[in-house]
Formats: sequence, C-alpha cells, structure tokens
Amino acid sequence: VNKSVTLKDIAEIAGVSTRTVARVVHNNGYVAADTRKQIEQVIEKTGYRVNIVARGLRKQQTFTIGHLLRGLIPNPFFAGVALGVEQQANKAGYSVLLFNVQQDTQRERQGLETLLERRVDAVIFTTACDAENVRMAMQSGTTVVQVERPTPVKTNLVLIDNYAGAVEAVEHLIDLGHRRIAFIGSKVNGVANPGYTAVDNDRLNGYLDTLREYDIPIDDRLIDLSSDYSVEDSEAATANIHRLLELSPPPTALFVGWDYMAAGIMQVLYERGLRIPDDMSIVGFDNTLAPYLSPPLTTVEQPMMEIGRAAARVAIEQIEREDIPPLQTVKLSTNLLIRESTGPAQ
Amino acid sequence: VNKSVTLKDIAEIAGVSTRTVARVVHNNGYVAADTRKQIEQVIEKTGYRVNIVARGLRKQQTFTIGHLLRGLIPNPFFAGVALGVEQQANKAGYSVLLFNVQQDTQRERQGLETLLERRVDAVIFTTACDAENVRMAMQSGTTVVQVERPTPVKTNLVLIDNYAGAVEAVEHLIDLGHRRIAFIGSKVNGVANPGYTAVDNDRLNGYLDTLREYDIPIDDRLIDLSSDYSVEDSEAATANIHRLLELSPPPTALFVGWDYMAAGIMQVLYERGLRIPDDMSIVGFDNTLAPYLSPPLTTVEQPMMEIGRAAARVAIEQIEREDIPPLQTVKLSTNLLIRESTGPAQ
DNA sequence: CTGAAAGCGCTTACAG
DNA sequence: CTGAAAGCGCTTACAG
Repeated sequence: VNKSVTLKDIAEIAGVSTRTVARVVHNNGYVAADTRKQIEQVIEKTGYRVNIVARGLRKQQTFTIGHLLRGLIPNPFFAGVALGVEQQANKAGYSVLLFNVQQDTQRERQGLETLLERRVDAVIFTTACDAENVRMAMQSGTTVVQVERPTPVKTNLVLIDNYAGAVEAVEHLIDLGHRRIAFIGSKVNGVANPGYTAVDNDRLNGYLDTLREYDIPIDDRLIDLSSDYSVEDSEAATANIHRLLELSPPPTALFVGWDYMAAGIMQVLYERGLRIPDDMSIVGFDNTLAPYLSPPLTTVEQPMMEIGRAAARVAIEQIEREDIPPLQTVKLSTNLLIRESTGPAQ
Repeated sequence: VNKSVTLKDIAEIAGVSTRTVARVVHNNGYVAADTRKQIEQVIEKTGYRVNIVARGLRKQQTFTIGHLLRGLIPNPFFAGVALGVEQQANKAGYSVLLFNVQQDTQRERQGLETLLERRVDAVIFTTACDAENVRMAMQSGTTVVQVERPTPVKTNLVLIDNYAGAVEAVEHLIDLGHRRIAFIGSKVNGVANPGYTAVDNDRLNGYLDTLREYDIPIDDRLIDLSSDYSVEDSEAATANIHRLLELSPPPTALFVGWDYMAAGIMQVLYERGLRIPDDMSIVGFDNTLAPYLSPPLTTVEQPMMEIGRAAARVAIEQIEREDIPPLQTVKLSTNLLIRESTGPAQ
C-alpha cells in the first residue's frame, strides 16, 4: 500500500464517476442504495483514505489551527493550554500545528511564517513575544487569538482575571490572621516582551487593594518585583527570600507569583529548617507544581485547559460563522485551591 | 490581503512564466540577474508566500511529522520529548502535528487516522497505547518510530537504557552505605498497555542485579510494584509507604520509579516530620519534578529532549535517504544527577 | 536561459 | 440520481 489509493481509483474500480464516490465518502447527496454498497466495499477493500492535502487545496481551508506557544517547558501551564486547544480543535474536526517559541522573537517569527505558508485557518498566540508578529498574522488575513498576555494589537482575546485571583489569595491569608504578607512577583514579562505587563500589574493591584481594604499598612520592603518568569530569575528571587526573612518583624505569609517560584522558596525554607505553614504560610499561582510540593501548596488555580478550549472555540467560531462580532474577548476566572501550605498566623 | 497572492499572479505581474518565478523562489536554476531582481521586487511588494498545501499535493510530501504523544500532562517527560521532536524537525524544515493521546486507545486510533489522511511523512509514537495502531501505521507505508515503550511491532526505535540507569542509582545508594534499599516501581504500563513492560522490568532487574553484585540480601518486603504510572496510582503507592516505614528495620533509602511518585512520598515523609536525607534517602527517575522539590531530588535523568531529537532524526533520515537500513534502533543513556535528597546511611 | 503545459487528488457548479 | 470537467497553487519534465 505504498502508493496510496485515490478517489479516482475507487471510481474506476467501481465503474462510476468520482462525483458519485465523493457522495458516499461525505455521506451526502443521493446515491442509489446498491451503488453505494458497492462503492463502500471497494473503499473497504482498497483501504482508501481521503487526502486532506488535496481537499485543503481545493476548499481553500486546511482545518488546521496554528498554535504559537511560549514553551512547553518548564512551566506546565502552557502544556495545559496546549492540551485544551487541541481537545477543542479535535472535537470540531481541526488539527493543531504546535510551535514552541521558547520566548524567542525570531523563532516566533519563523513559526508564524511557516504557519502562514501552510495556510492554517487560524493562529493562536499563547503569549506572543513580539507585537510585530501578531500584527503580521492579522495582516495575512487569518483569524488570530491572543491568550493570557496580549500585545496591544487588536485581536480576539482570551484573558484571565488575575486581579480577582490575587484578591482571593490575599483575603484567604488575612482571614487566617496574617498581617505581614509579602508579595513576590514580577514586573516584566520576559526579556522579549517588556511592555505587556497587565497580568503582573493586575496581581500586584489585587494585593495592594486588598491590604488597603483591610486597613493593613503597605510595607514596600515586603514587595519583591525583581523576578522574571524564567527559571533563572526564579532562583534570583529565592535569593531575595533570605533578605525578607531577616526583616523585623519578618512576614508571616508569602503570596508568590507562580508555583515554580514558590517551589524555589520552599526549598530555602526547608534548608533553614522552617516548617510550612507553622513558620510561614505560602500561596502560589497557577496550580501546576502545587499538588506535588511538600506540603501541598495552596494556590490560585488558572483553568489551563479551559483557557485553551476557549481559545480554540473562539478561533473556530470566527472561521466558521458569519453572524459573530469580528473580535471577541473571553475572560476566565481563577479559583483558590486551599491546601496545606497556609495556616493561622502565629 | 485576504485572497492570497499566487505564483501565477507574480508571473503575470512580472511578465514571465511561473517556471521562472519558481526558480527565484527556490533560488535554484539560472535566471537573468535583472529578471530575478524584478521578480524579487514583485514578491516583496505583493507579500507573496508559497502555499505549502499545494506544494505538498504536487510533491507528494508534506514535510510534516505526526507525533502521537501519551500526554503532555501531568508528566513533563513527554513535553520534553515533544519539544525535542519539534526542534529537530524544524531544523530540517518539517513541522509537527501533535496529538495528545491521553492513554486512550480510541483517541490514538483517531489521531493516527487523521495523521494518515493528512499524509504526514512519518509518525512517531511516544509510547503507543495499542500495537494494533502501530501496525496500521506501518501498513499505510509511512515511516514509523516508536519511542521509549515500544509494542512488539517492528519499527524504528528510540530506547532508553533503563537497566544502566537503575544500576547507577542503586550503586550510588550503596556507596553511601545504604543496605536496606526499597524499590518502588511499576509492573504494568498503564491499563491500556498491559503487555509492554520492558522499561519496568529493566529497572527492577537493575536494582536486583546490583544488590546481588554487592551481596546485599533481597528482601521482598522492600519491593513495591503496585503502582501504575498514573497520578491516581501514584497516590496509592504513597499509601504503601506507611507500610514500608513500619518495617523493622525500615529501609534507609528509597529508589522510586518516577519523580512524581517520589514527590508524593516526600509529602508523606514531610507530614511525618522526617528529614531528607537524614532520616531517609530518596532517588527518583526522570528529572522532571526533581529540581523543584524540597530538598532537590537526586534522580536518574532521562535525556527527554535528546530522545525527541533522536526520534525526529531517525524519522527524517528514513524519509530522505535511500542509503540507510530500513529499521533503525537508537539507545540513549541516562545520567545520575546527585542532589540533596541522598546522604550517608545513618 | 526561459516558456507552455501536465498533473498531484480532491470538490463542486453545471448539465443531463 | 449521476457524469464530464474545471480548477485549487504548486512543481517539473520537456522543448526551444
């Protein structure tokens, strides 16, 4: 079965036209019952499989969604989004062409170029590196969706309510009696993407507003924004933990921008022989590493899969339907998962 | 730029034949210098981009590799492999169509069907669920590579030397003075894939042979093979840890089949107030979660990216070259990473 | 050095 | 209910 069977082959063997074979393959239009049966047999026997490449050329639609992903590694957040995109796409008959951009503008550019050459029906940026690339995607005329950290380019959007997530986390700590709550986050969104900091600002503002709401004084020394979202910088951030712990009085709780950084901080605490939550409460963000840490980490869950599904859903709606506003925005909620890393303030 | 520009458009605008335009696009064959310059200008101005779908149909090659992956989540091992495949594929001008099979034979079957309809140049199974699907891929005449846990179907193979990895881990513990070393692994490879247990057997044999080599008696109570590689069963396995700890004398070291299970066990130890490595040494397998745990976990690293790269390399060699044996096998080594979870036996 | 033309495998408007 | 035929956008053997 090296040279594959074609529609035309089937037609010849069955002694009908390709038009008729096509009808039974797509199961639409009328075909005489016994003609149909006979054609079905030939298809069965020859192991015929439609050639989607040919169909794509003819229909000018590839049923493929391109997904430019920040990176599958190390943060499984993006893997979750990728999986969500895939599930929803598959359900609607689409496949997904995945490109790991690894935070590299050049790779993103090249990935996009390839996707466009392959005539994907839509491209999803799960955290674009470079607004210029998003703009280029839009100019090509394809459907585009930006996820999580959008550039200022106007496209379809899937966002997360980071502000509410931060509020919920900080309120949880306040409920437990904490007053000295440190915020360890980020103010830049990766080297390649310095401008688009809405996510980080929202989280910081959630923290600040909640403290104000409860009349808790804001102490700048408890706010560490020195970290990037890369692993290396996460390590730099954990170095700062030592400084935080020397403060008098030190914080009794930490609200940390992502689970990976929380994990690094927990390593420092472990080394020092401090117990969680007895000596320090910690809340993370993402729910990636959280369930696996010791102790299991209380964290603000991001609905990774749902984010991916929403992105694919929006993309496919734009591709297939006319009766829809040209640019949609979906905003999804986070969810505080309380586990064992948070306890009453001592 | 909604209706995209074609080669023919370029030819008409430039007043030459498509043949000539094709020559400058592919940068092969002779074209008069000024004709070339002029054509390049038209391409630039119109924003022309080759249509790979059309090319694929014509050349009968799609420059696409299909990757059927056990699952991006939760174990980042597979994400690492996926990334490796992608990097190597991209380097050679291929894209990859990824399908998360999620250990579901039906999904695997459907993913394969789609890949074949899309006429991918090769399909990679990173841990196939069902031998029947591998067989079907082979029958279609495409190139196939099986990675890590192959079914018995004869295909190209990328394997890991699990035996040597286990030996190295156990020797490390013996060097540290441990004699009561427990092995916590798996004897089944997931519900959907009960037969293909070479990986698990190799690790177990590495453990057993090493103990024998050092004249350490084998104690069946120290061997727990009750776990599957799913998260749920990982939890079941950690339950068994309590039993292990009640033994007299209890083990002083644990060799655990994968980092995720080690993480679960570390949670149990943390809860009990036991210190690692003072009260218990632990070695994991994979190097996925290992760097993020408290304390950082000594583990047998699997070269995830390299595994993926090897798979793509083998696939592409088979596609592009004639002077190559039809079925290749690549075997890759593990690497023991010593971190802070292992220390001298007390 | 360059052109006219066939064909990859589909889908589909148009006839009959 | 079914057929003959055009065309999607490329690539490439064959002429010239």
